[in-house]
Amino acid sequence: MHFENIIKTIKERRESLRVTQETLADLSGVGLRTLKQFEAGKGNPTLLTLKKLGDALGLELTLKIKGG
Amino acid sequence: MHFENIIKTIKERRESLRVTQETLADLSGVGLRTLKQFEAGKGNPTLLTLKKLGDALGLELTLKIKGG
DNA sequence: TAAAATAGAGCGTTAAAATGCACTTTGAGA
DNA sequence: TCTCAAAGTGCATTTTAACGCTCTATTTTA
Repeated sequence: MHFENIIKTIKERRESLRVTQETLADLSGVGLRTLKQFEAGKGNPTLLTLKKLGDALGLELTLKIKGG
Repeated sequence: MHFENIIKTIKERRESLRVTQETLADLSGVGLRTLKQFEAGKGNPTLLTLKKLGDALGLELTLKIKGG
């Protein structure tokens, strides 16, 4: 769906922390099915879902001027 | 819903470009209703919606390690 | 301050996100 | 190669995002 970079960041961060999808699902409060789908590149998560995952992984979502 | 910063960035960027919600809706392909709700702090947009708005406004969404 | 433009809200519909459960596939190690 | 853990998929349900239309509220400007 064109979120390759974001998906990649989440997945790589999770793996570098040696956390399974199941554990991350528990920690973040996101359903396991939802996380699986997301990492598999399916679907279009909501901002809330992304935020929950980011919070659990110590990642922050920012929006800034391109190039700036 | 806790996305204050993101909402604020979108809204301020739109205003600094002197673009109305209606114009941004047209340019981005996001429905006017959806944009209005989002800027009003209601709801929980999908990543795709956020990406469309960001693209139209020259903003990029990034996810990175907190503090890093 | 009256008119016009812009922003926000209510209501209803459609499409899809989020979820659980059960099953299959894949990968790493004994 | 067998086993077990982790990842990925199918199916069904519930919730809700996205949306248009209409109306109201607010802001801007002539």
